[in-house]
Amino acid sequence: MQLAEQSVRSMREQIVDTLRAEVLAGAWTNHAPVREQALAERFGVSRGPIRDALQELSREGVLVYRPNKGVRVNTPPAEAERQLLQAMRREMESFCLSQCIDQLTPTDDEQLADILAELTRACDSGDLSSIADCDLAMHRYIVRSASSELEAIWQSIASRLLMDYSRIDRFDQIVSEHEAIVEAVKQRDLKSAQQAINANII
Amino acid sequence: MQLAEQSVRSMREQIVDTLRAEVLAGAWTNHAPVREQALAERFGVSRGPIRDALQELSREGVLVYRPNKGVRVNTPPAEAERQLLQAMRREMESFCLSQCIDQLTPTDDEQLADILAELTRACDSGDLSSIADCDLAMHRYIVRSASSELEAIWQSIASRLLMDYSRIDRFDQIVSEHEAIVEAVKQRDLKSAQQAINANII
DNA sequence: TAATTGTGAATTGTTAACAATCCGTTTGAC
DNA sequence: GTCAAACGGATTGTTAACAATTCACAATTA
Repeated sequence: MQLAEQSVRSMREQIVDTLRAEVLAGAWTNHAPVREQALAERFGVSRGPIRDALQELSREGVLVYRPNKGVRVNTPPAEAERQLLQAMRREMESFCLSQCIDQLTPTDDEQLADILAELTRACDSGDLSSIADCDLAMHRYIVRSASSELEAIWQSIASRLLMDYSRIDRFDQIVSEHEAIVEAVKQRDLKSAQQAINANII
Repeated sequence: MQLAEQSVRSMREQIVDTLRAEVLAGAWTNHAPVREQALAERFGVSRGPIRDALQELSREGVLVYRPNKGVRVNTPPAEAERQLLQAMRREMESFCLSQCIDQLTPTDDEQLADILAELTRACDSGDLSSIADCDLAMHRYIVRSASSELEAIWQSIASRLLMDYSRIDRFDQIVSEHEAIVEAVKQRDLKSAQQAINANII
C-alpha cells in the first residue's frame, strides 16, 4: 500500500506551488531579479531543481525568463489580453464543470469542503499566499476532475489573470463566492455552479 | 550591431522546436519511452539541456512526464476537449489578428512570405517534420506580433490540437490555406484573414 | 507451474565544480 | 571632463559524476 499518485509530488512541484502562491500574493516585486542560489539555500536543494521550477513558472507566465539574465516577476497582462484570457478561463471552467459534475462523488465534495475550509482560515488570518494557493486549488480541482490534460493550459491562464490580484483584500467576498461554488457543485446543479464560477472569475 | 533578439535562441529552444516538429509529424511512437542519454548524444550536449527541453514539451502537452519514469509521447485529446481547444485557438488567433494587423509592416509581409515559401518547399519534398514546424511558425508569427505574452498559451493549445495531425498528407490544401492567410494579411483585410485562419484551424 | 523475491543493469534525479556571460566599476586616452 | 575599453565579482549555463529509483529477468519457494 502506498500513497495516492497525486500526493507523491516531486520536489519541483512543491517549489513551483510555493513560489507561485508567493508571487501571486504580491510578496515579490518585479524590480529585483530572482537569484537561483538564494532560493536553492532556502529550499535546501541545489540550483538544478530550482532552475526547473523557475523555468516552469516562466512558461506559466508568472515569471519572465531572459537568457543569461535569469528571471523576474512578470507584469500583469494588458487590458485587451486580460479580457481575452478571462473569456477563455470562463469557457474552460464551464466546460470542465459540465464534463465532471455528474461524475463527482461525496469524496470530491469533502475535498472541496476541505479546500474551502482552508481558504476560510487563510482569509481569517490574512495569509495572502495561502489565499492565492487555496483559490487556485479549488478551481484546479474541478479542472483536473474533468481533464488532467487541460490543467496546464488552465493554470497558465489563471496565473496570468491573478497577476494583478488586487481583489485579494476583499476576504469576505472571496469566501462567499467560493462557498457558492462548493454548494452548487454539491447539489450537482450545473447551471448554478457555472454561474458561481463566472461570478468568481473577474 | 548584433542579431535580433529572437534569432539568439537558446540551446533549449532549438532542441524544443526540433523535437516538437518531429513528434507532431508522427516520427515518434508513444509506446517507447524517450531516453535522455540518447537525445543528449544526438544533439551533442549533456543531459541537462535535454531535460529542460523535455520538461518544456511536457508542459506543452506534446510529451507526458511521470516522475522517475521519464517522458512519453502524449495521446491526442478526446473529442470534447478537442472541440474546446479548437474554439479557444480560433478565439486567440482572431484576437491576435485584430490586435496586430494594422501595425504590421512590409517587413512582416516578407517574413510571412518566407515562411510560406519554406512551407511550400517542405510540402513539395514531403518533409513532414518541416511542414509541422512551418505551419506552427506562421501562426506563431501572428500571435507573437500581437502579444508575446500569449505565445506560450497559444503554443500549448496548438500543439495539443496537432497531436493528431492526420491532415498532414493533404499537402496542396495546406499550402493553399496558408497562401490565403498570407494574402489576406498582406491586404490588411482583417475579416478575410480571420476567415482564412478559421478555415485552416480544423 | 505460478507466484514471489532477489539481483543487477539501465534510467532518472541531484549535486558540485567548471565555463560562459553579464554588469558595475575602474582605468586610461583624448 | 567625457567617453570607451578593460578588469573583476556575481550570476547563469553546462557538464560529469554520484545517488536514488525503476524495470526486466533469474532464482527460489510453495
